[in-house]
Amino acid sequence: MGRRKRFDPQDAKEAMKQIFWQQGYEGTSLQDLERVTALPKQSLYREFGDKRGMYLAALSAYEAEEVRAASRILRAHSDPKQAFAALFDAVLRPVEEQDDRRGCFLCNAASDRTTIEPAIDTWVNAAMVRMLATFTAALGDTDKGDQKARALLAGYVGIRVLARSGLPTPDLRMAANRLIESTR
Amino acid sequence: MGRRKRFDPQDAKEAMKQIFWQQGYEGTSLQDLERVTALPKQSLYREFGDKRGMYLAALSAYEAEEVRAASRILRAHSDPKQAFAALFDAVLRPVEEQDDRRGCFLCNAASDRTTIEPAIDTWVNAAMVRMLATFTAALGDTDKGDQKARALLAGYVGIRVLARSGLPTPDLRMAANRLIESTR
DNA sequence: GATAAAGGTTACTGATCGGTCCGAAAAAAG
DNA sequence: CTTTTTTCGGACCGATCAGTAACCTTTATC
Repeated sequence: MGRRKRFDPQDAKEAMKQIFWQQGYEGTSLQDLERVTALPKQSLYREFGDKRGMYLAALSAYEAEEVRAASRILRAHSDPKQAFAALFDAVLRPVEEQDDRRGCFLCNAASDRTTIEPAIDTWVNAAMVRMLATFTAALGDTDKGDQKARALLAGYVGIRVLARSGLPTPDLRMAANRLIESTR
Repeated sequence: MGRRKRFDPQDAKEAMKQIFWQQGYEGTSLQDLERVTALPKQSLYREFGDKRGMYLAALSAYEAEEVRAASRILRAHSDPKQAFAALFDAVLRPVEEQDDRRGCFLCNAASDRTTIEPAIDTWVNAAMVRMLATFTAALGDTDKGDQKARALLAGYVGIRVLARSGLPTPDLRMAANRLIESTR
């Protein structure tokens, strides 16, 4: 048996998530990834295969952490209006309080995907479908739940993109409030 | 006075718009731009300054054409519900009929912007604000028009991003229908 | 026809890109 | 202690990147 790894692949995934989220796939180089993970690219290549593998690892870390946290918020409320109010609040507070304009990594990836490869496109689409299922579940027996879930997902994605584009936070709040009202 | 241009800068802008819309800023190289415009990069540099100037030219062509066409659709109906129904229909038909999954170039640019430069960020944000004003005007005197305009903009942006990510068209239609209902 | 100005063509630049190769180092087994 | 296996570190690869320079060609004016 040979030499032990000196790094934790989870730590590498987390660091890669942060920079791919901020700068996108094409906007992030191997040099950037070396710097943020503090690892030589040879180690990254051995662990993740190629740059696309690194990107997919970053996306799956995002789903495991941020998306899962959002799901927990939705499930913590049985009333749909309160559930979505809590979700939008959790999403908007970092923008309002820390001017965190990164948006949603998944939403960014949805726009950022054409020239990468089909496996990534498929993955991102599947992740959006899972998010839709989460929104549908949160609406429960609500009248017209299927339509509302889709409109809420679109609104949610839109708010995240508009946050990233720099729209003022009062506008984002107004949009969120209206979407919350529409859960009825 | 010297030699006349052998090309129309508007044609160049249009060709650059198409490829930046499809592949994004970082995903498009000078070689790509030469190919689609059929011009040597020296001519592009002389006309547009640098790659960012080419990108801004492409974005402004998009606003002048696609965004302006959307505005005309909204203004062609005095009833807000009909106006937005027509807008969403115009946006969803190419997805349904030709599987056109490019989404909205402005929305893509909103996600694609962090590492380019502040002037582009500012421009994209201002374009979103102009779009918001168009949506607000289309709602006219509607009760809670300000909130509705913002929710409609978020929903619109979200639908465009979800279209690009590959969500099935029935889901997109359901979201649009729900957003149209919410204009009341 | 000469001149000045502008555009087109081609070559060139230094840097960076994603990815590979190879020897050195470290760890475990025998 | 030696051998085998695995990881680390640095060098290297061909290609591409955004951008510049210089020269040639074309055009209009005088």
